[in-house]
Parts: sequence; C-alpha cells; structure tokens
Amino acid sequence: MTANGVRWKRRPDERPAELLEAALNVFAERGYSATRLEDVASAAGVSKGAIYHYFDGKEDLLRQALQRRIESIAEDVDTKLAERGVPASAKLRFVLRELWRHWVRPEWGCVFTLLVGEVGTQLPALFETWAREGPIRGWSLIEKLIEEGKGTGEFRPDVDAKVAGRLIASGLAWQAVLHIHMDLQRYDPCEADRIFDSSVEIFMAGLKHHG
Amino acid sequence: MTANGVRWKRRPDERPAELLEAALNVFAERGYSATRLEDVASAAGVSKGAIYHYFDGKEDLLRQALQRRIESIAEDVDTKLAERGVPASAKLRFVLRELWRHWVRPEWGCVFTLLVGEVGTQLPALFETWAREGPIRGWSLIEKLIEEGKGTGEFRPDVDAKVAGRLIASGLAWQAVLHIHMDLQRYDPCEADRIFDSSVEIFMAGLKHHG
Amino acid sequence: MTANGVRWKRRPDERPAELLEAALNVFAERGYSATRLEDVASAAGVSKGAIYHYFDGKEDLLRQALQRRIESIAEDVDTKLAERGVPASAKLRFVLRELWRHWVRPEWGCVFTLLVGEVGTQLPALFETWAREGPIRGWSLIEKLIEEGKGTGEFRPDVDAKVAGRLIASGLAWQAVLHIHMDLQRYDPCEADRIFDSSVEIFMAGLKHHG
Amino acid sequence: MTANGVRWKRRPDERPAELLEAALNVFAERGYSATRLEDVASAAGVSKGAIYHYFDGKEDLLRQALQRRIESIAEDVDTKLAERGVPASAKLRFVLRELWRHWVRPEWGCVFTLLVGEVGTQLPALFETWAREGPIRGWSLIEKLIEEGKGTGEFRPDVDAKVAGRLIASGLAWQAVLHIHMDLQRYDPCEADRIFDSSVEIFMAGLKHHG
DNA sequence: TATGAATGAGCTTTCATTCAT
DNA sequence: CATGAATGAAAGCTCATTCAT
Repeated sequence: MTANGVRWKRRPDERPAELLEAALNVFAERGYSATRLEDVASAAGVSKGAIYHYFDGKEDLLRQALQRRIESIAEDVDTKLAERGVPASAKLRFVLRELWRHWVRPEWGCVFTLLVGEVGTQLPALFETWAREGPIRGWSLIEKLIEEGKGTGEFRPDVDAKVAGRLIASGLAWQAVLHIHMDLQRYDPCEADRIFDSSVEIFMAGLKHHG
Repeated sequence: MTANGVRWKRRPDERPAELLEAALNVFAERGYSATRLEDVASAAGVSKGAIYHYFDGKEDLLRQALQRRIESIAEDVDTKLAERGVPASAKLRFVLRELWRHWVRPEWGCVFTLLVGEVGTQLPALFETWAREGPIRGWSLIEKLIEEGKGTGEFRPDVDAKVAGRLIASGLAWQAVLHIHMDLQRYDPCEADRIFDSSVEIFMAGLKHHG
Repeated sequence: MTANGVRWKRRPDERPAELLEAALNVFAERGYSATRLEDVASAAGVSKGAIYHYFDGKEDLLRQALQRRIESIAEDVDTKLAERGVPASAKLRFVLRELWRHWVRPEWGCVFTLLVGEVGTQLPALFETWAREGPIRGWSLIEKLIEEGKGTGEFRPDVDAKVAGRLIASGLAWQAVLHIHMDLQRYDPCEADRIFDSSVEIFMAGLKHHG
Repeated sequence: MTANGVRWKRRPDERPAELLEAALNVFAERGYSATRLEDVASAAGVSKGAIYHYFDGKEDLLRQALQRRIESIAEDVDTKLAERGVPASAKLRFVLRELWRHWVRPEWGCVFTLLVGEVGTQLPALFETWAREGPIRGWSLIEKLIEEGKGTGEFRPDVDAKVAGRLIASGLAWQAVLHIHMDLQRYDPCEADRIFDSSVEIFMAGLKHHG
C-alpha cells in the first residue's frame, strides 16, 4: 500500500510458481480431494478465479505442482557424482545423505503421502512419471554404486546390489515419512540423525566382507 | 432379480462383513474421497441405503473396515514367539517372514496407501490407532529380538537395535508397497522372494560381527 | 412375560387406538415432517412395519389421529346445553369453562400447533374439517348464547355477538397455546386460573350495560 | 436468459434480502420441512447453490428471514408512544390498531404459523427470541397502558391489567390468523374491520366502570 | 400378523468451474 | 487480468414404504 493508495501487485509471471507452491502445501496438508480450490487460492493470496488463468483446473494444478517438485531432487543428486578417484562407499554415503536431506524436509515429505495415496489411485500417469524419475532412478543409481564397490573390492561380491539399493532407499524413505512427516516420533522419539547414521552403518556393514 | 422372482434376501448376519470387505476393496482401489457410497453398495450387492443399517456413514465404514484389518495381523505374529531355545536370529527371520507374508497380500497392501494417504490427513485418530498397533509395535518387537541376539552374542554389541528394527521393517514394507502393490515391478521387474531374501541377508550380515 | 415364557400380547383390535395415541404425541412433540414413523412405532411399542397393517401411511396416520381428537371435544360440549331456565350468562360461563378445560390439557394443546402449522399448509382438507367442527362451531355456539342473553336483557343489545364469540374464544385459546403449551409462562409467569377468570370477567363486563 | 444473451447478473447487494423475502414466502406457504431449497432459489430467481453464498443452510435462512420480520414490527410500535397528554385509552386504541394492521398483512400472518408450528418444536432458540420480542413485549406494553388508564381513572381500578393485555392481544392475533390468514372467512364471512372494531369496543367496555 | 432388512426417491450440501463485471 | 457471484452436477444421508422371512 503506497502513499497514493495503489496496492503493490506481484508480477504476473511470479504467480504460477506461487500458486504451485501454495497448492502443494495445502494438498499435502489436507489431501487432494479434501482440498478446496478456494483454500489454495487464499493460501496464495489470490482469488479462486485467478487459478483458472494459469491452470486448467484442480488436477492440472496438482500435476504441475508435483512435477515441479519431482524434478528438483533428481537434478540435485546426479550432478555431484561425476568425480573420479573417490571410493564407491564414499559416493554411496554421499548419495544416501543427499537423499535423506531431501526426504526429511517438510516440503518433500508431504509429497510422498500424496503420491502414494490419491495420486496413485487417481492420476496413474502422474504416478508413473514420479515412479520412473524417483524410486526407479534412485534405486538404479545406488545399485550402480554398489556394483562399483563390488568391482573395487570394497563390498563382498555376492551381495545382491539391486535389492540392496532398494532396501536402503526404502528403509530410509519410509522412516522419513512415518517417523518425521507423519509424526510417529510422538509415540517413540528418536533423533533423525541417529536414524540415518545407524541405518547406514548397519547397511554398509551388511555389504562388507565379514570374517 | 433371482430365478424365483425374489428381488432381495434378508441376510443381517453376513451383510456387515460383506460391506466391510467391499468397502475396503473399493476404498483401496479408488481412494476414500473418490469412492461413492453407491459403489461400495453395489460392490456388496446391496443398495446405498442398506449401508446405513449397519454403519453410521462413510467415515464409520472406513474406520471399521480398517480396524478389522489392523487387528488381524497383530495377533497373528506375537503368539508364535513364546518358544524357548530358539536362536534370536531364527526368531527374527521368522518374524520378518511373517510380516512380509502379510505385506505382500493384496488385501493388506491396499491398507497402507489408505492409511498413509487420506486417513493420515483426514482421520488422525484412526491413523494413531494404526500407528500404535502397527509400526510402533512391530518395530519394538524386532528391537527386542535384536537385543536378545546381542545378549547371546549372535549380533555385535554395538549395533543400534532400535534403528535396526525400523530399518528392516521400513525397508521391507515400503518395497512391498511400491514394488508389489503400486506395481513398480512393471518398470523394473524383480521376484518378490528375491527381495525378501536378499534384504534379510544383507540386514542380518549387517548385524553380525565382521572381521 | 409369564412363567412359561410366553409374552403377553395386546389384542390386535387395541393396536390402532394405541398407535393413534402414540402418533399424536410424537407428531405434536416433534412436528409432522420431523417425525419418523419409526419413532411412532417405538413409542407405541411395535415395529415400523406394523403401522402399515392398520394405516395407509404417514399421512393417513396423522389424519386419523387428529380426527379422533377433534371429535372428542365437540360432543362433550353441546350435550350439556339443553337445560332450560338457566341464565344465558351462566351457560356462557359454563361453555367457556368447558372449552378452557379442554384447551389447557396437554393432549389437546399439542393439536393446535399441528393444525395451525403443518396441517394447515399440507393437509388442507383435514384442516377444513377441523375448522368447521372446531372454531366455526364453537364461535357460533357462543354467539347464540350471547344473542340469548341479549334477548333476556342480560347483555346490552348493541353488542356484536358474532365478534364477541370469536374474541373470547380466540383470546382464551391463544393464551392456552402460548402461555401453557408453548410455555411462555417461563418468561412471564401467571396462574392458568387467573388467566381464565380475569379474561372472562373482563369479557362479561364488556357485554353488560354500563352507566 | 435475458435479451442480450446474459444468463445471470451479479447482484450481491440485493440478493440476500431477495432470498430472505422469497424464503419466508415459500416457507409460509408450504411449511419449513416441506420446502425444498430449490423452491426458494427459483422463487428468488437464482440457483440452489447461490443460497450458500449468503446463508449457512436451510435453518439459517429461516432464522434470518424470521428475525428480520420480527424486528420490523417491534420498532414500529413503541416509537409512537412517547407523546404526553393523550388519554391512556386513546394510546391503547392506537397500539391495538397498529398491531392489528401488522397482523392482517399477509407477510406477517404467515410468520405466525411457522413460529407456532415448526419453529416451536424444531428451533426452540428462535422461538424464544420471538416470544420475548413479540408476545411478551406486546402484552407488557398493553398492560402498562391499562395501568396508566387505571391511574387516570379511565379504567376501573379492579381490572386485571396483565390478563387484560393478553386477552385482547391474543383475541385479535388469533382471529387474524384463523379468520384471515387461514381463511376461515370462507366458511363464516365477516369484515376484518368489524372484527377489530367490535373486539376493541367490547374489550374497552370491559375495562370501564359500569353502573 | 409382525418384524425389520432392504429399497430408492428425494433432499441438503459441497465445490469445481464458469462468467458477468 | 482479477474477482467472486452464480451455476449445477454430484455426493452423502434420510426415511417412507415395501416385502422376504
């Protein structure tokens, strides 16, 4: 509100991103079906009708909101793995830490429940996109690092790299969802760092040669 | 309209269970909000109104349907653990196998997505019940077995039993959900048995002494 | 419940009257539309379906229940007016007292609200029956007594007998409804007898010659 | 569909009052329960959903509609009684005429039947509001005027002012309801003015000294 | 007869979407 | 562009009525 009474208005080109942001928050908090578009609108500080200037409707809003979030994590991880001369186990720890960092963040955790819940049953195409970009890709990445470690002798040769990747990724992700985002820590407290460290410790021990 | 011209039958004893069964199937398939009571009714072979003879409404239907499923697994597991003279590691394997057997069954898998999805955001009380009876209880059970194994020298003494329990339970459960129920095996096939066996193998190796 | 375990059952020919009684009570208490037939049934100690053995449906139940009540008051009053040699004013007092006695009884008061409320708008034929048997007839009766009193010189000749009859009947009836049945005495207490006595006193004074 | 092809207009300021008006008419004509919101909507020239922009639901619609009507009469009457030097009997006649004028108007008569009918049994809080603002207040006003008249010697000192107020108010109101609004004049015609004039004449005579 | 399970039309209410302003 | 009034399809729920038992 400036002196001459003209309200400051956001640039129209910032609106879509703001709406997407607001939408994801509200969808995650209340669930997709249970969310009214009006809630999204007021969370974004615009009116209901404005949503229709930028998106085709509720479903499109969800689709784009999720898409945006899905992309952000993928690119973040694999740019950092080109380096040579680093032991596979170190790279593995690094990747797992990177994923964990994402998973414990509020704005990501909430996406899980949407995807596994309503998106899975109601927007299968979107779910598939996520599945390919997310879990499948992540599992495969970890699998390769373990294979690399088997090649260098860091890990025992008989370990099932494919399943191993899934085990640790699933184990960490699911703990992040339940313990942190769905707040099971209320009933059985445990430090987030301890969860990560101990999980990785046990996992790495399981990959190694034992006497 | 049956052959003898009778349009419907009175089956007051079977109806509730049939409705609960049908409800869970439809809820799981379509999601809670997206399911119309009429769909549940016709899946159970009755009319919409009949639901209201037995249940207070849509929410009550979901509540009872889930409750029924939640109870079934808990009792199944812990009755079988009283035996003495069995190594902790054997008991642990047994428990994990038992849980896995439940988790891969279609009628159980679907419950996960409902609970983590819409129940978590819209029926917090029901979610809490499940959380206590399910994950919290299961984690604690596994934790105790690992502690037992630490006592007998089967597992190394420095292992974090609490997190270990969560890791393997979460790792298996989440794989069951994604790989089997949400059908990620389409994109990256893998035998269910292999998932279980390799996961447990790596996990158990991680608990043991290594040279 | 007799010694041999056989429950005592009411005679089937008593059922209709019991149902009618129960129906009127529940209708009066809750209103016609707001009453479920099941409430009537359980108030009468029978099942919902039994109503349909004796009546054609909800409307028929109301119709018959009201009809029965309407008849009872009419016959009660005019049998007592054949007597000769009694002053018109005495007869008038007697009639008013008789009407008042009916109007303050709970089982009659409730009928007013039904008739003026839902019956008036939804069952016009029934309303008309009541109007003819009740108010119109009562007004006319009082009018005649006043005319009789004018003839004998008890009342002044210029009094409008027709309106006078309506005034006192309406005044008493409406007070019975509001003050007693709709319980306005909560907010402004006043003895029922005082209402009747003072009302009639003022009214009779208004009929008489004044200096 | 207007001539210029516009299907509807935005009239946020007029709508609420129009809806309230329409609602009261339809409610009065058909009864509260028997009225479908769709009827109200179409009577007001809008669609069903529009009602929910302005009101919380059916009950709220009734509540506000009645409230509005209740308020209008109260303020109308007592502003006109401040004048000095006017005989109490003149003031009394004036008040009664004012009330009568309201009661015979169609838009007021209908309110009676709603209030005494469904509101009384189903919305007790609203009924209480009306009872206090309407009858209780009106009775008390008349009572005071009669007491004033007793003080000035216009009325006899032994008259029961409290009951007198109720008698004339009830007598007139009930006649308005039955004779005019519920159309008993069909069966027994009588001019509305004659009802008022004669009623008041008899009543006033009853208040006065008689020789 | 009597019961109450089962039906289904009908109502209130919600809300994504449209569109006058 | 932006607003929010208005729409109307769709869903949950009620309950008079029917009818298998």
